Amino acid sequence: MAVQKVRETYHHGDLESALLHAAKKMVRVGGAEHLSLRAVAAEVGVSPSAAYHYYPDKNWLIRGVGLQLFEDLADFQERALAKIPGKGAKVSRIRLRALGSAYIDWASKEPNFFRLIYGGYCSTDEGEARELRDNSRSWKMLQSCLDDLFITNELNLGLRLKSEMLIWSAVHGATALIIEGHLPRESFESVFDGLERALGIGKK
Amino acid sequence: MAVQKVRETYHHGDLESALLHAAKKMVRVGGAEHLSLRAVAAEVGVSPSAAYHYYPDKNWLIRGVGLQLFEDLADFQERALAKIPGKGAKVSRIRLRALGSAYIDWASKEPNFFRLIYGGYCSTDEGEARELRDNSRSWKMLQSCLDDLFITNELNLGLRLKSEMLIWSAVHGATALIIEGHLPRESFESVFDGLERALGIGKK
DNA sequence: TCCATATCTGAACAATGTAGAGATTATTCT
DNA sequence: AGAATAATCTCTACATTGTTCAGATATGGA
Repeated sequence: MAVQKVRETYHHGDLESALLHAAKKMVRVGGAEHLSLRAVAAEVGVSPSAAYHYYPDKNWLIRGVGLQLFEDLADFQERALAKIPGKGAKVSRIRLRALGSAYIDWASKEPNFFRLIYGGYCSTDEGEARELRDNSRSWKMLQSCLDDLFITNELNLGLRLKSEMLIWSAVHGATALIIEGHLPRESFESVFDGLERALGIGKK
Repeated sequence: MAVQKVRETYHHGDLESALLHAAKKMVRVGGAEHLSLRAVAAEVGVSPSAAYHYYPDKNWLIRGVGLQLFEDLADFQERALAKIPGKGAKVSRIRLRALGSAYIDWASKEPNFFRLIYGGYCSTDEGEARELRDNSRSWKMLQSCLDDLFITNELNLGLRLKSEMLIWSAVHGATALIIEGHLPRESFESVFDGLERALGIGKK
């Protein structure tokens, strides 16, 4: 497949992150299921065995990519939020939708990334996924956005508690179904409209 | 891995469906990503090459399993609906929730099946997934259930149009997130409660 | 019965993940 | 500085995988 790259120094110097970077690039193009450890090593210009000094497994390498992708998604959402001016009461609804739009935009741009982090490749451990979510900036941004809506009385307490999971489920589900072609891309807006109605924060 | 099964007749007789059945069993246990064509052939008691008379590819075999799984899911939902007595006006809401519960119950019982049909393994073609959905009995059951709610005036026209996609997205998203461990199983009921509120069909 | 066709086997090939022994370089200690 | 030690990487090897193709074997129709 990939041609072995030549290297002047015997020691690579930053092999661990180079492998991660190359693996990420190849996942983006071909999907995690077609990732080849040997191809990654060749891309970096290193023998296949060298990878085993940093990743005990091919799966650990994939997991490493996945962890980085969670951060990428959060970065993307943060940048989307940053573009929204103002911080008043009515802005929270806009910010909420921006979070959702960023979610599906990120996933649509790189479907293989989305499939990797949410397709059961990462974190086969039981509580690890939960922990991953609780500590994720994406999750915290959603919570903080809903807190704002609650504080400004746009969201009542009963709904506030359930809202996180409903929003995340609907946004995630729509994204997954759209990416796999079961729903048209335009349907995302309909789904989000319905969501706002559920929370009673739709345009009056 | 699997030991080659002995066979008395040279011709298997029903190799195509035997391969499909064996592949399905192995996907259930180990997931589609670890399915081995050779192991499937050995399980059936046939040489690896024999499979290529019925499936041009390993992926076609997986696709075949996927198509059958869509039917299995629909069967499971149908059986869930059949258990609900009566057909009056207020039953539609119960039937709707039964459809959703059956969805996640089926997926929770066999996560690898769910990952197969919704993880991008089947139908890489563009419009094929859409067509698959439109013709699926699961989708028709959902539509018919919502039509009933609309006819009995429990669901207004504006919401009726968007409801399918919102419900499917939320149910599918919650299921996917629960299966991968990002949400606890109990959260499904919260999600569905929020959904009913969105559609205005919650318990008054 | 004999031939055409469908069905399956066997051997082979390239690619993969992974293990282990050894080579090469970097680092630390005296 | 020089030597011992540790870190890093290569080479070779092996079992397993998907896939191909020439040939063996059975089935059904003339």
